[in-house]
Amino acid sequence: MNDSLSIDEQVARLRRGTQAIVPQDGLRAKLEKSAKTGKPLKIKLGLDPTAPDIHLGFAVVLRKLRQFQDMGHEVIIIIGDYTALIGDPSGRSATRPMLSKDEIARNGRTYVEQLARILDREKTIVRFNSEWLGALDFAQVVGLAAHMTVAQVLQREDFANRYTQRQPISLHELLYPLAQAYDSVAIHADIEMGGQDQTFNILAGRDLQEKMGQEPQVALFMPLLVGLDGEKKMSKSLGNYIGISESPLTMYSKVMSLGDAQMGVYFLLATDVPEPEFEALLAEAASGKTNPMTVKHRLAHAITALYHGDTEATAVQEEWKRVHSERQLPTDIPEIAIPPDALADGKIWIVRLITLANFAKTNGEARRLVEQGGVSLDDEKITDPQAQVAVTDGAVLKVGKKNFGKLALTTRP
RNA sequence: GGGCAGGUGUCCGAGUGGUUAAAGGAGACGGACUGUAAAUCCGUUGGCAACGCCUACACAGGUUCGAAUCCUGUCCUGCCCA
Repeated sequence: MNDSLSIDEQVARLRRGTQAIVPQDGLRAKLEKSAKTGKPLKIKLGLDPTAPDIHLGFAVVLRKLRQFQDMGHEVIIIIGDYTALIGDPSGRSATRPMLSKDEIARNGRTYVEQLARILDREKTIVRFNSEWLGALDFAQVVGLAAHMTVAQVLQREDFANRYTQRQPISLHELLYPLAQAYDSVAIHADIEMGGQDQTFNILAGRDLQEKMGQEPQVALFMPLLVGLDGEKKMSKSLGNYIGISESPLTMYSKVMSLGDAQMGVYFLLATDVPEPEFEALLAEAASGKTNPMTVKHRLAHAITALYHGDTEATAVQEEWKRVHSERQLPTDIPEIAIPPDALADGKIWIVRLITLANFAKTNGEARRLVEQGGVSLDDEKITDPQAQVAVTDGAVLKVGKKNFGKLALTTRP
């Protein structure tokens, strides 16, 4: 399909960062077949429309899909609206709550919007699996289920764990891998992408395709990107993620908050920086020749630039340095509107001010912040939770290290 | 259907009638430190204009001066038997 790259070059590029390809030489075989027949490959990615916020961990897979598209192949995104009725048990130690139809539809739309930030819209086909799964009658479901044994399904690590730990597993959850496998059959997938947590489901697709007389898909697994905590996988529910639609500064700051040890994987999986280049940087950092922070800045810049452009990335880099390295006030401080009726004699109770600014949810929390010395107004530390502070327009309230707010008196309610 | 074991704060997990807003841990947050972090140390971690009051241990009742702890019923989960 692609004239500019040889098969070898294509394979090399596609292999970057992959964790496993099953079977090992399958990718090359599929690429060769496509080159010979002139037919683009169908690359499948199944999505569970539960978390509409795409984060960097998920982007690892999407960026790989983009590479396929750039080589002329066709990406088929399957929104698992039907399988979402089950809730993917992957990596779960508990049954997932079922989603309503409305939620699924809404999440599905958000997904498509966000996917466009990474994928080539022209070469992306989006389908909902209710299309074929919803058309099956019970006898057909039973027929499909006959292709898989309980023992096979229970091999799955998460099921096995739950089973041995006497956690509940609902019967319908066992059908999830089967449903996902059938998706591959329905669209005649050549390659299915997924994270490591999808191993079982994707391999089940190979088996089922073969049993139903199709050429089995090649499974291409990307590693799960570790989250900001440096331990668990990046996920929305754990709150350790960087969303691809987050503001440039947030994105940049989050990357900077990574542990040094994580820089390597992030370079590999979340950027296009060539491997020899970032490896050299990391080696310099490790030897003490370069400050690791400098390398991290490079990383943060590369990631931010990917989603917000080069100029924007450079701008937030400078902003970040000003605030964190030089401890200066940020240039853009959100305003805190102070309604006139909150004031008495031009003063306001400090605790009220903090909750008004939304820096604390409850008075108790705000009190604590004050008592612990985390609060200052115009550089003057406030430690008395009873304090009534004078409000001047434009004064800067600082709570903790990260929260800044500029007071703004509102004249009209 | 029967028997047994359970359901505690954001999470894990002690507590089986009386200083129990509930040990301990994790997480989170604040401070110190620093290269932004991490690690470490110190502190905080239900609500309330707050040395007091209110609300909390699946849910609903009950016993008691007093219950997360005892009783009854309901819901939920696991294991075993059928």
